[in-house]
Parts: sequence; structure tokens; C-alpha cells
Amino acid sequence: MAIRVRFAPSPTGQVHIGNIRTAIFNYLFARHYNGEFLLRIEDTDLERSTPEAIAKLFECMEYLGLDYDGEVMYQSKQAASHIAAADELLKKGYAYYGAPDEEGRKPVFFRIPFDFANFPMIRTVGETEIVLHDGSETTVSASGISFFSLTAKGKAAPMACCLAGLADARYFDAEDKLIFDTAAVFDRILNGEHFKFTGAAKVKFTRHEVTYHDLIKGDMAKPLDGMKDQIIVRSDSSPVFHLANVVDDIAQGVTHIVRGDDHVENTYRHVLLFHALGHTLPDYAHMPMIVNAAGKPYSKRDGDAFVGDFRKKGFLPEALFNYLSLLGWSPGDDREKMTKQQLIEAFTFDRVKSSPAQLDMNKLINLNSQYIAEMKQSDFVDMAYTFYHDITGEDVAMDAFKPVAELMQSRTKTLGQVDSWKYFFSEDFSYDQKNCTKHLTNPEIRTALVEAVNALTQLGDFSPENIAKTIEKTELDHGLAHGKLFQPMRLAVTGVAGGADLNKTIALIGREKLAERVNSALLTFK
RNA sequence: GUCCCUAUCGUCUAGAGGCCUAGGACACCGGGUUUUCAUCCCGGCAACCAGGGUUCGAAUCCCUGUGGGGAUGCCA
Repeated sequence: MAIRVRFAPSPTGQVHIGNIRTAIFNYLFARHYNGEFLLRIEDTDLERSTPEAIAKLFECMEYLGLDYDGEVMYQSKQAASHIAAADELLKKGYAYYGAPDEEGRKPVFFRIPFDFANFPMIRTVGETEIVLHDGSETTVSASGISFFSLTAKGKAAPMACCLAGLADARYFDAEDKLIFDTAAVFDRILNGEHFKFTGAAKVKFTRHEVTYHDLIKGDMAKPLDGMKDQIIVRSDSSPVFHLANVVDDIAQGVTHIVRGDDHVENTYRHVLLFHALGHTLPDYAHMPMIVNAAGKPYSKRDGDAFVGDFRKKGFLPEALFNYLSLLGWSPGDDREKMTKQQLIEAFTFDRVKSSPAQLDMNKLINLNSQYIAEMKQSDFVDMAYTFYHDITGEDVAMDAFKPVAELMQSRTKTLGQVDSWKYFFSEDFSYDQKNCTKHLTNPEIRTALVEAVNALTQLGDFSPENIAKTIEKTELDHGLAHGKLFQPMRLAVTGVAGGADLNKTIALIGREKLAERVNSALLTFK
């Protein structure tokens, strides 16, 4: 069977980094097996699903090179099929109308099935009993059972579950006398009768559980007595996520559902829904979440949480794609810097971890710098040029920009750092106060500096070689050790203590600015 | 509260009962190269959550506890 997966985001304006990682894993999996990678936009929340938000989503997909197959499905256009599915469930007895809202409209509930034999994913665990708080009331009806269990501290804890969870429950009082037998009145319950009683001290029943196999987490199970029936159509007739999601997955012929960890609980219901709708189940893979330094879900409060943030900061899509692939997955060997093709070849779900991963900005930056280092120089120049303009708002001639970018590429980790190249092009840059005070206040140095500048401005050929010779000569003339003028000169001209080769830097800045800057720096720092 | 998942250096991870004195990468610290910074090279620091089992032998299997996450919506 051909593999078919989908990425099904809600367009909410920004694409979350955890979300796009899910897309990446879907993509890697599909491409690894030569399957299809579909896109479905879950735009049922009309408030937030704006055309701009959708455009942003496409932009992110394109940025990261997540090319999808076939037509995009818009969930909002599938409402009719969702309702049809609800009707089918109603007809089959797997759904029922719930209590009406203030306007008398009724929602539709999906009933956790109690015809266990028809559901192969439901299995019998065995006889179980739960201790109840016998002073509290138990309610049994077709829409579920509510009761109070007895906590270790002797308190009553409210619980609720679907009818299926306690389908054969027998309730006993403190003297062990049977006070209510569900099976005996099952038909009456289904007919709408509500039964209420107090005094139950324990309930005995056959526990059943829903099972599914997760490609990442392994065999999973959840007891029915821990599940409640779920609304699938709201009283305003709009389909709920659970229904829409499953129906759309059926419509798109999805074979593997790869999504976040937070959907594990939903899955127990979804497999039931798939089967009740008469379809074979897809395989599931639930990915661990991305968390922040405190171990909490990574959110916008943690800084860069959206794909757009990373793009803006100057991370290359290849680096971000590579890094995100490595979060919760590894190829099994020591490779880390991998091309998309290598990632596709190496990707399998059995190598995905099932515990959450923390996003490490340092590692991302390091990986990004590796990608930048091996960029074609001309590509780097072009990209840096765009970034420089976008970040500083300054227009610089390409002729002037190009040599600077070429000089700086090897020491650039993110494109966002082009901001620090300002001293090459404008006077709008800041001085490192501490270092300037340290290096520019010595009288001997100041005198030598002025003289060096005089000599430099009179240089016929303002080349890095001549600049180097001139500075060295000045040092010699003033009895200064070789290199004594180096740091003062750099600070006076660029404002900072580090940077590319000083002579090349000065050559690029030019003799006019050189003189102005040294003079003004000497006035500022005395 | 209940249910589900989870637990190896600060971080991402390797590890499927003996290949583990636990490997790699990032970060950090030291050294070399660079008259500075970055790169690069060399070296170092640093972990199996705790307690019980099973076994000749456990990071690996089991149980309990603890920590973390998720779910418990007419959100998705």
C-alpha cells in the first residue's frame, strides 16, 4: 500500500516551530517511502483563519522546502461530509443527541461503543472493582455514568465515564449487597431512563480498553471506564475537530497520521470513530513535544517560537530543517549536519524518541554557521545584502557592500548579524565604552594614533598592505612595541574590539571616515 | 483527583543484558593558530532520577516511588 500522510495545521497567523517540525517529520516519512505528503488546512475557526494566515502558512512551507502533493484540502469546505458522517453514526447507533442548549438545539455525541465484539481494537482486560464513596449519588444513563470514587484520604472524588465503560457494572453497598445491576436494566437505560441511587460502596465490572499501536510509542491502551462520550457536532450544527479530522483523513485516504503527542488521548476515540464509520485504521505516530528550558511547552513567551522569527533572525532554511529533524530523532550514527536528501534516506519512526526535547538555540546557531560557511560567496553576498537592508533600513550600494560581505562571511553565524557591519557604511554605530576607555586614554597612544592617521590619509595607495606598514612604522617611530596601536586603532575606527583583519577593514572604510572617527573617538574618550 | 505518556552529561543524543572505564555534537573551560574577534586544530569538564527485584552479569528487563509532560472542552 502506498503511503500517504498529511500535515493538517490550523492557520492561526503564525506557524509554530513545533508544528512545522511535525510537518517535517511527515514530509521525511513520506519521501522516505516514496509516498505522498498532503496538506489540509483546518480553517474551521473562521475568526482566526484569515487569508493572511493561510498565505503565511504557504510561505513557511515554501521557505523550508516542504513541497506537498496534490490539491490542498480546506476543511471548511468539507462540512457537508462531516455532517453526513454524523448522520451515518446516528443511524448506526454510534451517536445520539445530547441535552439541548438554551435555544433548544441539540448537539450530537459519539457514543463509545458497547458492542465490543464488533470493535477489534477493544479488548477485555478482566474483572475490576472500584471503591466508591457510598454517601454520594451515582447516576446511570445512556449518556454516561457519574459516580464518586473514594480517595485514599476518604474523600469523594467525582468521576464520569461512558456507558460502555461500565456496561455490566454491579453496584454493592457496604454490606456487600447488590443494589444495582446495570445489565438487568440495560434496555431501559438505552430508552432514556435515568437511574440514581446512593449507598454504593463499590462497583464491579468487566474492564475493557481501546488499544492501538503507535509507531513511536509502541502499544497503547486506555480503559473505557476512563473515557467519556464526545460531542462531534455542536448544537449550532458545526462539526467538532474529532469528527472533521477523522472524516477528512478518510476522504484523503491518509494511511499514517503523524502528529504531536498532545493528540494521544484523542487517538483512542479516533480509532473507534474510524471503525464505526466503516474504515480501516491508519497507523499512528505521536511525536514528543518541543519544550523550553523549564520543560514547559515551547511557546512564544520563550522567544522565538514561530518559523517567521527564525527566518527573520537569519537562519537558513536548510539549517532550520536540519536542526528540527534532529530534535527527537537521530540517524543512529554520529551524523548531524545532513542534507535533506540524507535525512529522507535515514528517516524511520523507530528512531524517533518518545520523550520531549528542548530547543537549544546554541546548537541551531552553530549548525547555521556551518551552513553559512559553505554557502557560495555570491549567494551569501546577495542574501546578506537583503538582510542588511531589511534590518537597518539603510541603502548601501552593492559595490560597497560586496567586499564587506566577502570579508565577513567566515565570521557570520546568522544573517541577522549583518547589523554589526554598520560601521563599514554609516556613522550610526556604537562604541564599546569599556574597551575604548581602556585603550584610548593613554597620552602616548593618542599622540601616535593621531600621527598614524595623518600618515594614513596621505598614503598614495590606500591598500591593506600599505596601511599595515604605515601603522607599524608609526609604532616604531614612537618606540611602541609592535601591535600597541592595533587595538586602539580598531576601537577608534570601528567601536568594537573584535572583527575582521584591521587593515582590510580600514581600507574598506576609507581614509576620510578614518580620520573623522579617530578624531571624534579621541574627543569622546579622554 | 483520575487516566495516559515519559526519565542517559547543562542541552540534543548514541546505547535493544556482557562490546560501557557510557560514545558523538552543542555549550562551557584550557592550549595552539589569528597582532584582535570568529573560524580551525588539540585537550578538559560533565550523565545512566531513587529504591527494590530478575540475572553469573543491568543504563538496558520488571515493580514501587519521585520528577516532567499530556489529557480530562459545544478548542484544535
